[in-house]
Amino acid sequence: MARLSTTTDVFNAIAEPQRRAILELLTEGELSVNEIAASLDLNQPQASKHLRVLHEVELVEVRQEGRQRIYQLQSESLKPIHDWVGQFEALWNTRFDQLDAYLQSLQTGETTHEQRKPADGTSI
Amino acid sequence: MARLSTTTDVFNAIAEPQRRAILELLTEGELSVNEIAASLDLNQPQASKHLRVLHEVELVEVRQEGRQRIYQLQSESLKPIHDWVGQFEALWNTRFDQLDAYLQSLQTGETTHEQRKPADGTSI
DNA sequence: TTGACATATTCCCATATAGGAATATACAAT
DNA sequence: ATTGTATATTCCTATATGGGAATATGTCAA
Repeated sequence: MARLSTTTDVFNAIAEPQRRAILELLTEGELSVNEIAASLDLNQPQASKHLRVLHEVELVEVRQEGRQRIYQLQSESLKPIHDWVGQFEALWNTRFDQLDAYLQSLQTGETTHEQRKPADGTSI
Repeated sequence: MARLSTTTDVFNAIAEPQRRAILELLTEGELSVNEIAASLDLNQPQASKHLRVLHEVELVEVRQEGRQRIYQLQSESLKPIHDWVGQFEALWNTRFDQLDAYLQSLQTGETTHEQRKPADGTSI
């Protein structure tokens, strides 16, 4: 069984770094294929192929302007990524709070032997 | 040229939905392989293989407890995803603000012909 | 020690791809 | 109509994989 197609969903589309770079570039504004290629030091077919993927998952929109095709970021399509990773955000804060409290107790000299550093699992 | 390995980075590791599901499950607490497999209706080797990938990119930690291997989420490793997608967040707010203003002007009847709905690029 | 339990790993397979090279297609200028 | 510009697409290739099936490896209990 093959990996899911790059056009399955946004997660698969952005796994490839060149495509992430294209999206970052497009935050500054819409661009033509050759402009994207030049900016990222890609060959034209490379750029075109990546843009096709991005377009299929609706991460970019494209319109024809004469001979040029102008690509535009569709940033809302990245929200599923943000939403998905958001569920882990609370965990980061929790850990940070615990560490913060621990560091403060160190400074105030209130540390007792019963208080320990946040526990780490043993890595194998 | 093949796609980047699933263990290249976190982006590639989470492209696979089963692996995302595993991470979500582990937000509730550490689990053994069989517990993960049962919870997600996976075969044991399936679970084990996915966990191996997650471990290699440091999204999970594992420790041996007798015959069991207990896997634990390492949520900080997801920060690069959060950080990466964060650069697009400002764009969402901007668009939302514009839409909000537009909707309000509709309600107050202040819309003039010079004011238009947020422009959409033409999709091909 | 042996058998049971837990899990990692190997072998196999069909599939999809990123880039290279080449080509096809579409639009613009002369 | 011809030539130039812009870009999509095709052909090719070596590679990696997710799941299935089977097996190897490690720990525990009787």
